[in-house]
Amino acid sequence: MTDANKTNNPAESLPKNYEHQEVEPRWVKAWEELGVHRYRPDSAAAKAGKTYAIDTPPPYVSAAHLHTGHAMSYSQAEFVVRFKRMRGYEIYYPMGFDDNGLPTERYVEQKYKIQKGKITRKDFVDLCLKETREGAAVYEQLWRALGLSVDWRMTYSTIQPRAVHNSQQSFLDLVAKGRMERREDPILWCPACATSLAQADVESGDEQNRPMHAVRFDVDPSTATADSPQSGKIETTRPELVPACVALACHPSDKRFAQLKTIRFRVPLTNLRANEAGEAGDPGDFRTIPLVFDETVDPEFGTGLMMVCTFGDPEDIAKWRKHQLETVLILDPQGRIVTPNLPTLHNKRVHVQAKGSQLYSEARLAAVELLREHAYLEGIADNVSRASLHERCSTPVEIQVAPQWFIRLLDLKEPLLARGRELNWYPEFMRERYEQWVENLRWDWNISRQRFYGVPFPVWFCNGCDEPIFADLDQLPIDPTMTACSKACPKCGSRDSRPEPDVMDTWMTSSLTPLINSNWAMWNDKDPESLPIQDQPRPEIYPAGVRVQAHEIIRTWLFYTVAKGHLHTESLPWKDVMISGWGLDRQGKKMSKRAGNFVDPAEVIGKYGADSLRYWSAGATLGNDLRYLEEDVKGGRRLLTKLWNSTRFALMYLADWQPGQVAETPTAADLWVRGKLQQCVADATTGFEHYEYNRSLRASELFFWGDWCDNYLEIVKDRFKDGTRFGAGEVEAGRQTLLWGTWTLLRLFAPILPFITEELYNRTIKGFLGDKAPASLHIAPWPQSESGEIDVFGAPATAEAMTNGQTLLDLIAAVRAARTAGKIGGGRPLQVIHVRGDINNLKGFSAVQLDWLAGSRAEGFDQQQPEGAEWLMIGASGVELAIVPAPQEPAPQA
RNA sequence: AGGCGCGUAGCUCAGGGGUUAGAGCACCACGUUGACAUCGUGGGGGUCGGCGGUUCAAAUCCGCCCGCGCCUACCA
Repeated sequence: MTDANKTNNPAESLPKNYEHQEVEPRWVKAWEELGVHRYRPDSAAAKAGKTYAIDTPPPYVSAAHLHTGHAMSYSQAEFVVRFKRMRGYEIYYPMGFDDNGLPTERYVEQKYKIQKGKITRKDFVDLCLKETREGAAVYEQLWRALGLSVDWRMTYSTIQPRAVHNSQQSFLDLVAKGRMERREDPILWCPACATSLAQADVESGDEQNRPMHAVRFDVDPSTATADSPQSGKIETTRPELVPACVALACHPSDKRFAQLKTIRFRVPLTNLRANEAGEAGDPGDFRTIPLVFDETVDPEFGTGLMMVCTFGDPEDIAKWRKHQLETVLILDPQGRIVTPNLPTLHNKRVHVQAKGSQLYSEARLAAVELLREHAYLEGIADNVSRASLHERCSTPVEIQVAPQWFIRLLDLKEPLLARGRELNWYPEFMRERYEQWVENLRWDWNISRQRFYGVPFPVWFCNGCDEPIFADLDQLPIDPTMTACSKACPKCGSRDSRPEPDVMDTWMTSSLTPLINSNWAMWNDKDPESLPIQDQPRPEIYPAGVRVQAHEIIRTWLFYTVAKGHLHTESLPWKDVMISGWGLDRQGKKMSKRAGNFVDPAEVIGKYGADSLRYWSAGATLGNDLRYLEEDVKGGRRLLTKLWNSTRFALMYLADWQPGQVAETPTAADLWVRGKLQQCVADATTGFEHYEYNRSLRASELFFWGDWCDNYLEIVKDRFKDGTRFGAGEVEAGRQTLLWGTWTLLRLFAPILPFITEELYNRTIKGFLGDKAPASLHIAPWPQSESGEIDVFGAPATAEAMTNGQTLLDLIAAVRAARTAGKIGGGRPLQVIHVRGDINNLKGFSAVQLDWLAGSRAEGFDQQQPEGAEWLMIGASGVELAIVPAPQEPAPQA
């Protein structure tokens, strides 16, 4: 407390101003020391089966992109955690960091401007680890400053040995269950990252002009019939793939082609020979391809003929499979065209943009040039469509053929949809996104990545027969590139083997977070003996109580986690899922580092306090995005100030007082505000119970500002003045109302505003609670139990008390309006209030009289109707009033 | 193209069959009051995107349309 804050006010234990810069860091430290956020598996609550585990996203460690949107979603999750803790649950709230796989690699590549292949695996991994540690530290600092009530003894990171162990264990379990397959298949491939991908790693790009090229395919004369055309025309956006063409396709009922079942087409350019400088070879050198009939071809599109190549898109794969076409691969892993016979096309990259703004690859330019030169090109037309992009680097996705590990999922759509229906979604409508994703699955989950920073597969391959040789469980975690295989090939007995060089998809680990939590997060690295390591999921922690995450990763994190839960444990991984939205900028665009429209949460916390930032976060409705507006954060600070001042006010009249020395006789105002508060508690509780923190906060705010501060405090003031017309029992009732009302309000706001409420609790209420006072507000009991009882102010208010209260508010509002009309300030006492009309229309008038006069600063009222009085209606009662101010004290004259 | 969400005061958003549709910010006027000027009191401001339907009653439910956002699919 500074001298400037000292005051002669009776409430001297509270400084005049609230200083979040001083208070918040102090409580961060104190909570740690008090162990308020610690998980205690042996607590009474835990033993009673009331454990609440929460699974929040392990953020990527590329911490430089932290913005208020991140702070928002983690705050929203934590509101519920604090509520549940006060509700008496044993909270299991660990924090993880995702420092694994491609996202980290991309981050490191960009930061250090390096590429795969130009740095040793070890150096690269070391850089990743370094960034990982630094990133985690930045996150932890922010999360602590934000007041997240994480048990910081329980952290995991996805590259730590135990997470690697877990991922490899997951792999082996799926091998044992027959879910894991090794297949050489066409797969989604990112040529920039030079790795295969899963369907979930692909997103669709913006609409762009991707010109349509008309290309002529000549009919091979030896297959032509008398009435067949001499050529067919196809249209394609991928002319560079013409040399990889393996068939033309048409609809089976298309009359134009129905008679041409035996016809073959010459693939353009395939007769050219490099050693003759691109000159044409013998016509017999053309590669020829069949015409196939396929229902998926739209006869109305273009010429009704469609080119099938290996491979341009998933449609090609489908037709290639169905019609058992040959395979012609002309794309290498880096996305370069491999066509030695076409030197001007050979080695050209498919996805290097030509100069200028349009996406137009150098390979495409070269191919168009060749087709034009050899007169196959019959036109180019504008065409708008979207490309499928790798979501980590925005490079258009290609298709490669390579052996990969797949988790077979396509046959599980039904059970996975059933899991989605079993899960409680908050909000409910988000379930639809999950359903759609599962219904639209087209690929099994490819978990192989041709990268080097990730979880290794616990697998070697026999050099004799290529059979995979799996590590044993007790060898995990293991890196086969570092440890030689100790076993002979189970198929051929050979002892000669090579390691699997690929690493796992990062989601292979992230999808296990509920299992990591239940198994290994308790394992304290610094003191492995401190808590038991358990092999099996603990039922109180798995399935967890809730998963909290944003909507855009329903198809990835949520889907994969549900799938893993289904496969490993035949259960859901959690009971509930709460979906949060995005933090948007003022214009409504998603905040991101790339867009440069982000606000640094640390700055906001420094300026306005974590509570104010949390207040803003609580403004979102469930599942909806929220714009970041500094005005709203200021609104939070405004609430803090009001809370501080109103509590200070209450304390003023509670100093040196112990409740219960005098029997209380509550006035109409007491009864009314107590009833209002009970209703507010019920509303705030219902909100939190449905994860609707926003409803809860608004209910509390509405009561606090509108009923408590604006009305009750104004009415009760008078009781503590010298010469008050209220008796000792009424004064006692006022004090009781102030005490228990403040106590309740602090608890209602505690989950959203943990710092200021904790500070106020400790400086005020705690002293009144005696020996049983909780050490922290955040382990104090929530004012309404799960069975519905509200533990404040006894029995619910009567209907009469609430009706009387409304009359009281109407009367006071009318006086206030009269003051404004007469330009009479609220501080100036009134000599008398005249009332005219049938006073019986004011229900409970006699009961509220004293509170009314007290709240109006009036000496009394009468029913005279003097000339010239200005009458104002009281509510809708038909009764009117007029005010007469006390004489002005003459202003001191100079 | 399909699905989901949204469209309410100048701005940002609640509300989601039942009095006269709300809040915060902004705006106007008044007022410095023994908690609070980081404030209080009072006030102005809305055809609830459009059209049609159901109903005693529609911002709310249904249908169609328009605009925006997102998710998914896609014209080869």
